[in-house]
Amino acid sequence: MAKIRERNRELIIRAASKVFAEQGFAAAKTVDIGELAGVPKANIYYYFKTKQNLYSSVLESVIEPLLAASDPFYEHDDPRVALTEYIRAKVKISQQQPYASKVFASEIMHGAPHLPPEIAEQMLQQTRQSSARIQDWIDRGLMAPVDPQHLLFTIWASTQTYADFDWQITRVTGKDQLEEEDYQAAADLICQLVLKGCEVKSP
Amino acid sequence: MAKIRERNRELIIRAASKVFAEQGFAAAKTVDIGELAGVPKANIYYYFKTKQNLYSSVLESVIEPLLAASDPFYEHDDPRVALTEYIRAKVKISQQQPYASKVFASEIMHGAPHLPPEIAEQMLQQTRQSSARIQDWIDRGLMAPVDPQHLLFTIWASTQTYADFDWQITRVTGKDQLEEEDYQAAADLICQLVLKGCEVKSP
DNA sequence: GTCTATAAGGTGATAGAC
DNA sequence: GTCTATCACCTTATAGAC
Repeated sequence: MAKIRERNRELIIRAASKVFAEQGFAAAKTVDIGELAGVPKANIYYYFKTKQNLYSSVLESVIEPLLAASDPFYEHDDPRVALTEYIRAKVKISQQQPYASKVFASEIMHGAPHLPPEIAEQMLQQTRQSSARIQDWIDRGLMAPVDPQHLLFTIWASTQTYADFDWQITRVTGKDQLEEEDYQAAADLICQLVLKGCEVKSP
Repeated sequence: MAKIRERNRELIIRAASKVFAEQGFAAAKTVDIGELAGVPKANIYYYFKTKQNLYSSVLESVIEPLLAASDPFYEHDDPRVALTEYIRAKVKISQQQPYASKVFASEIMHGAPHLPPEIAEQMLQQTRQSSARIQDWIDRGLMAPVDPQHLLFTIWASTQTYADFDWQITRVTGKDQLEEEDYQAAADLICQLVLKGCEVKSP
């Protein structure tokens, strides 16, 4: 039954996200993933054939939301609104998909050896379009002249850090885990730095 | 002879930094570290006893510069100068110690399982002091009221990203590797966002 | 101090019964 | 589709000659 197949794949991917995020690809043991998912190890190989395939599936599960986060750049002509929405979307991903975010970060940090080239290309294209959009706002005098690429790097880093380095952040804030208001405060500060820092105006 | 011992330890740690940074702890093979360092695998175990010990040594090699980067907070009373110097120091670490930076980032990302507790405590204390310093500037009307901790998170993230996610950054910028001017541009933009974004004034 | 050969242990992957 | 038993391989770590 196809239903069972889909459900089990989903269960395994969810468990794998957590284990890969916490241990890294090489240190992650398929037996642990199986235990967390509630299935014997052999079933993982039945569904995904190899550990690599499972890892790729986890990776792909975060790609779609990651790409969708850029939508605000094209939905809003007002840079103030677009940048605010973009930053909020990025923070939301860190909040809602912390494991997949970590897996993605780890993949990039090690040179993206398992990222399908077409996905890397797709993300690169999107970055070019986002940069061009920012440059357009600058040309129209709606923002101070900044390097669009470096601005994007800063936004990526400061929004993703709430997923990737949550250990550090929870230690400093003294909380067991981050709450809604923390993510809110994070997004607000990043928005403030970007909007004021780039002197963003409404058209 | 003690000289030989020191020299070999140094050679091995340097090689290990690179391999651990590129592969992660579990995926790194001691035989690869040995090859890169120009010594047979057995010598690594002779000098460091275990792979874990070697990893800890690499980790410790980056702690000192990391802690020293906060000095500007106490050397300058002017927040404009202090923050600028701090950001420059952080970017410089990404530039000059990219491998160690990655190893440290990876360690934090996985919950710092190998970071000695006293070092974690030391970094936490330093963060508290830096936060207090920022709060003091705010209280004296030299900066807009922002959450000092979140400001630090953003600075950490956006400066470290030039080491940790260099693959992504070189791809987007289209360069083989980042050059002096790129790090300069990065530091300048981050300074601009922080100084303007927080409305930092000189006393 | 250096290096080769080998031991010991663990993990990905599969065969085959149910 | 599920699961147990097992194989095959790889890597850490060490023993012992030089």
